[in-house]
Amino acid sequence: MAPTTRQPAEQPHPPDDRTPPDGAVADGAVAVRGKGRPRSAAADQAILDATREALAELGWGGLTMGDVAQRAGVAKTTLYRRWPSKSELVVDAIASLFDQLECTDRGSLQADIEAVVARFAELLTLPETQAALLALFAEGSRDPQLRRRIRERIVQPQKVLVELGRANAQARGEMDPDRDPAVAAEEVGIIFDTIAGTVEHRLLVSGEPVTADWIRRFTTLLLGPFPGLLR
Amino acid sequence: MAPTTRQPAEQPHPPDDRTPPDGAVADGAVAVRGKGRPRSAAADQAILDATREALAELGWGGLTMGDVAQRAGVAKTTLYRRWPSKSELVVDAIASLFDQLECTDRGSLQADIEAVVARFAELLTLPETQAALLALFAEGSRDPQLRRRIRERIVQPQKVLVELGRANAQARGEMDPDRDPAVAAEEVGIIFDTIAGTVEHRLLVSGEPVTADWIRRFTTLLLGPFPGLLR
DNA sequence: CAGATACGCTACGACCAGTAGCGAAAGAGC
DNA sequence: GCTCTTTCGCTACTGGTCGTAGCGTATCTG
Repeated sequence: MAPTTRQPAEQPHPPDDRTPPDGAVADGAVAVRGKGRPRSAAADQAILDATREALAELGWGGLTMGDVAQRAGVAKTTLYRRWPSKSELVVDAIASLFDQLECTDRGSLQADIEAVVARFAELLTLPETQAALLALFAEGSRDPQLRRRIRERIVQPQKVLVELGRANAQARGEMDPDRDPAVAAEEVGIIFDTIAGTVEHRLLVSGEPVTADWIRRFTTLLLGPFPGLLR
Repeated sequence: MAPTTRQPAEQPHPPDDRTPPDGAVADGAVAVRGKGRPRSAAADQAILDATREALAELGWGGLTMGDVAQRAGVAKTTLYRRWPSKSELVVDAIASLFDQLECTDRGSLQADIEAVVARFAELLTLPETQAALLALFAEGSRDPQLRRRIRERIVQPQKVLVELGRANAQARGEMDPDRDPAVAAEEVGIIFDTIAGTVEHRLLVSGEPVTADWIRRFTTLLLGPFPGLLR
């Protein structure tokens, strides 16, 4: 806090507050209107791709900024003009993968959850996510700014999926329609942590595979009494 | 693999294959019978304590071997004579905390689970575990030896707790006694990943607290139909 | 006492994150 | 076309870390 009073006044595209990785020209997004030479959007893409590639090959610990720059055909200083640190670069590189997640309405809550779990597990078996995800979470535990970025770009989009699934189920009449919204929101939180945490733990900590059969049993556990478990 | 054929023949206490951190003299453990000057058990303890302390203060990224050595009043080289790397040292430092977990029989499966979840959550709010656990899991994803050590010293003891809880419940007649042991083992695996993963995710990723109320709701979700969730 | 081993110390090699300063390139606005 | 602004690539550098080597000394066993 208490920013030193310096107001550099010479940061056209602020070094940390990143411009969106492009693709925004036709989006109606405000596109910042810089005056000088614009940043190369191609470089952005090349850097993110190179990051994922290096991550998959070398893991979090093996990835170096110099290596990424070389793979992307770009100077190392260019990386630091766009991302404030290695961690934040990796967040962005990984986040795009999680954008592919979606919650399609398959007619029942159980089917919806099974589909999203399967897709999520698939993402977590990619070598790049496997190498990066836990390292990012760990890094974020000591860096509030990084934590915020992780939440925004990786965690929140997943949570929205659970919320969406819940809304679909409610629309289908699978759930009590008179539920107190506050309570419902809390439940979404519990279920989100349960789904994401369990799949991550099984794949990344226990190191056991997530098969269709496992998904079915886990989802059943989530939605009702585990057959034969009690009584 | 394919170890270079060198057979140093001068490793009395092998540098990686650690001697148990002591406390074993009266345990009937075989106590290795070295011939020269024995390792200082006090140093072992001092190092592990210093590691936890540094972890709590500086986090995983901030912890350095030099600093730990200084806190422990020991030369840095001594650390490396006992642990092959920073990661493995931290595993041992953290593992001792998880030894405190236990599954006391409180008369019902729900009560047992609630107790163990509460205790687990308590451990995960310690700054030292908070700083180390995810970092270790991340590190382990690229290092099989470390992964093995983590499983042995941290994950497996937790899993045993779930198994124990299940046995207690079965003894109390809360569960089907004729259950196929193979299926039962798989179920223990699912439930273990669910409990550990969910609590970790909530505390370390979502960053939300684990209250008594949350524990009750989560356990209820685990054991039966979430009240009012479906239908 | 002799042999074996652990210990502390100092120094070192290799590597990496992140920064500094420059000249050159590439757009924007006129 | 010209100027102004900003980015880009390059090279070099700082500061810090892991992990190792070599030595003399301390401590234990037989």
